Amino acid sequence: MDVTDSSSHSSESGRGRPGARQEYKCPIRDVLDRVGDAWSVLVVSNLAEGPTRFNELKRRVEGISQRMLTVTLRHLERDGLVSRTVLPTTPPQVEYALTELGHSLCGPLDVLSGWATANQPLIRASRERYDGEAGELTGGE
Amino acid sequence: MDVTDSSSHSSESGRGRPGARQEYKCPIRDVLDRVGDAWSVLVVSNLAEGPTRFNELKRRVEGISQRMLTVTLRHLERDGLVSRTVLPTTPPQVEYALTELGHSLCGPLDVLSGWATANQPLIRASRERYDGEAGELTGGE
DNA sequence: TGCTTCCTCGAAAGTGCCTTCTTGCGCCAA
DNA sequence: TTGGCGCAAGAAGGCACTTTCGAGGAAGCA
Repeated sequence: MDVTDSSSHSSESGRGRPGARQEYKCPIRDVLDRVGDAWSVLVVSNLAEGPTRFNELKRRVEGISQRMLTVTLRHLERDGLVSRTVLPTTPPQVEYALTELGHSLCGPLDVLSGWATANQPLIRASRERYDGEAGELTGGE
Repeated sequence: MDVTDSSSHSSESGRGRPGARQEYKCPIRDVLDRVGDAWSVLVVSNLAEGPTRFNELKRRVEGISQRMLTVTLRHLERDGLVSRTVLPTTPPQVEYALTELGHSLCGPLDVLSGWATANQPLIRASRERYDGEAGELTGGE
């Protein structure tokens, strides 16, 4: 893993979350900021199956609101992962699709997803164990 | 990508972030919640090189505070990715190491990191293009 | 006893994400 | 004109992350 994050956090004093730095950001941190939010991988996963119109996408991504879908798509579009095409239909519809870059991201996300699925039980067991020990004030494992 | 997130978001009414759901969570969303924060991948990356004591880790992860390092390590430990060992030294020191599970996560993270590094220029170019177009109110690409 | 090192954590302040609610634009039909 | 569809975005409220600050426990030593 190439992690070179010499300026993830600004030296500006003050409390609170530092704004996402656009320059000199560690690549993987950058990507995680993009796909680490609540909805992006779900949207990307759905689009991986083919171009989809807004409302169809909203139906497929269970639980997402119009607002969050709009915002999420805008963010993905900004990073070049998704393309937006206004269809000359009546009423006008908008179709979203993964770009070539977006499709290339599916590989790594599939790998991570595979790992996550395979190890979810272990992670959960660990949490339960940890929470149980924390309750007993044993301070660590 | 196996994305089955039927209850990422609770049906409890109200504004604000839903708490991370522990049960029935989509595996990859779960993992992204874990490693998607500001510091975790940096810490994991450093620990991948070998067990490290707290203060050494603090020096290596540039910019992290004691507080954030402590919190981050606790979270990683809870998920079973990191183990914590109190050394019988004077003064007492604590050593952190990746568990077997933690080490297994390095593979997928390396893949993602490779992708991120390879595509960072494209992503940035896209952002600049997008921001420029947004300024022109062209509404999409 | 006071001091040092190492590490942990509570409190307060600030930020950005996420949610709900609502409005509004374009287009068309009644 | 009103209403509907499709889509986008502003506003307000809440939450968790992140930061800074400071206190404190454990162990040992002078």
